[in-house]
Amino acid sequence: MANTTIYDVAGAAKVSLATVSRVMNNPEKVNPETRERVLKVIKELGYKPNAIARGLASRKSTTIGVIISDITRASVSQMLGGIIDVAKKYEYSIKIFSASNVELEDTMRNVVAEQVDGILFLNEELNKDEIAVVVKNAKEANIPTVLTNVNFADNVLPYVIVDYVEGTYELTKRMIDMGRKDIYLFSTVRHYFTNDLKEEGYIKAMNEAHLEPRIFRTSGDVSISTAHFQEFFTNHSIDGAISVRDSIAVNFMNVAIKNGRKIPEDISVAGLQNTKYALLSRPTLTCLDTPVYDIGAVAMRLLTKLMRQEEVDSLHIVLPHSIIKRESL
Amino acid sequence: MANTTIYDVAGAAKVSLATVSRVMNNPEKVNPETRERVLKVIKELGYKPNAIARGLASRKSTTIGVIISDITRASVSQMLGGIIDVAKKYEYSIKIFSASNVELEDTMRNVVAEQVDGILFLNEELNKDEIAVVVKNAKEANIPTVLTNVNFADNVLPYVIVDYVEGTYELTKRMIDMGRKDIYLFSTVRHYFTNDLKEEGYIKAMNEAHLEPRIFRTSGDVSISTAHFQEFFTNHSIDGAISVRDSIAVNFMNVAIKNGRKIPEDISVAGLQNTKYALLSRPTLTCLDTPVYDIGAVAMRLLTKLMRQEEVDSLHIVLPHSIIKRESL
DNA sequence: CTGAAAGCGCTTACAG
DNA sequence: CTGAAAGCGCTTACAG
Repeated sequence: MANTTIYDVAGAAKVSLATVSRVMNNPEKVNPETRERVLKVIKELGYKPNAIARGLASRKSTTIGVIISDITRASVSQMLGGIIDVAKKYEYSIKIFSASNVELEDTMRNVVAEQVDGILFLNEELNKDEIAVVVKNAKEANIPTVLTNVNFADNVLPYVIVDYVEGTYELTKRMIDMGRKDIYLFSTVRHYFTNDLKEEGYIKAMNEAHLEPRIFRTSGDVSISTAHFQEFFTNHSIDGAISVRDSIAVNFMNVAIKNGRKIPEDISVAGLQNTKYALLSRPTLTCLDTPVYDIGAVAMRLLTKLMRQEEVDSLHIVLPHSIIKRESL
Repeated sequence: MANTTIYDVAGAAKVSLATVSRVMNNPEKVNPETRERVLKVIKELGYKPNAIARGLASRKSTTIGVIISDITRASVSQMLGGIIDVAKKYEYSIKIFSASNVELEDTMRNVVAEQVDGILFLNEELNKDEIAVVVKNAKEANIPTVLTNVNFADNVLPYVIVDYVEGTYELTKRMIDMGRKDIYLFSTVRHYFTNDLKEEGYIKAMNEAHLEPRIFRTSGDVSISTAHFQEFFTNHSIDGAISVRDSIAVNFMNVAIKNGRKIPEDISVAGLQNTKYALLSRPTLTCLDTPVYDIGAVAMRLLTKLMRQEEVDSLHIVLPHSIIKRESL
């Protein structure tokens, strides 16, 4: 089934293809009567311009590239939810690129070759060198890029993020103010940008209170962290636990309770994400709330402005955080 | 910064652009020496062919469209994980299209206009009429389409799925064989294709055992289902519960335990997904395991074969399911 | 307001 | 094995 092209429309409406193109892109430039006639034919034929041809001719693909690491992580898919909704509103298509650290350069060149009009960079498993690769490629290709839930210290690229340092600091301080002394931070073995910031905020609060920061690294894999926590209880005293991931906090609570501890009486527990896990645990989990959907939505909105060269208030947006009080703290 | 084009490469390597193109697409057709020379220049200039132009000329975009409803649902993002991994391996790009039921026709035409080479259809909130829209558009545009975790009774489109009817039947039967009588199925108020199949399997098992099927519809929203379950316990007797979603099963257990019930002693509970929720509940949740990542991966693999017109063993693939025994049953 | 023509950056028969 | 040329389906100055 041959798709109808602009030529078919032009022929049926007895105008040139230039006029059909104008009807679609600059309708005010064409005589109302002609316009109506063309519009009618377009409708009859069910004509939709070939996005690829349009992209080549106009050098605009109205497509953005989203660079992620692991889409199955809840925070990533939440952010994508916000991105998708806003992109739809502004009629941009979305291409997904997954990039591991080793092939970052390759992926970036690939994204450029795919002619996206803008880039949303979500991958947060980066070190300094890898960050440099992203910046270099984005600048060279001259493609507007917004870092989403990531930021680079030198502020060379626009970003949308939450103040994880301050949020974690506040939550840790709250626990300290309740009289907790042996407060642990559960973090991940693998390094993530946001987790590093959370660690920073935790350490700051602990240092201020002259308490020793204790970071315990485990895995997001439940059976691994269960084993870690099981062993943990044989030789650590603890009265407070904050976890970079809610699911790890929930798993900790389960192990603690099976070891006879009472939560929150014996141990205060809190998460730093506010996912659905926090609502489905027993007791429910007090959390730092980080508006992940909003981060995606706001980043996409900022990107549309950048792509259209509209004025923007700020290239560096920090969304507000809050603490959601539940049963565990 | 002007991107390097095929002309730049041709000029620098002192060959025609046709030869450069051949080096990239049919290297065996060009003299090894010329080939090396061109390859060297390509590398030096960091040349990557413009994917849009290539798409227009070859009428192949090496892009597939994935049509989803809500990306934030765990099963959807898991499937996308499988799709992304396989697509990467076969060098296809992925465009995401979200479609609500009302705008399905619009979305389908949009997908066609974007010139994708293949379609993966994941949206499972469909009724008969909407299904017809998908089939019609896919056929008309002549774009290979694989239904992913959905299938249509008349088998007009290829699909990859799990036998939800049989899986749920087996799980229900297991509960019945343990002597449970008042077994409820917790399903959703909104209708999903797979949930309807699960209901069917449950009803079949109950009918066979001459027990009355009882379907209780609630929401995925925790506060709503908590209220539902709270009220539920004032006037229902129950000794078994199976839930189309793990998270709903977990929430039910929490409410039940707070109401003084013991699980699994008083009430056997099981989920029909096997998500991470099942590992993080107390007690852990026995589940029907549905290999969602694999569904995505296998569907994408099937689609590559269809797009390349390779031979396929079967257009209708049913992946195996199993029951994962844990503490709740 | 409208049309003829060039051009976007590639691929692909067709000659040679 | 290689090049000249047409063409993919559009957009966009440029004339008129």
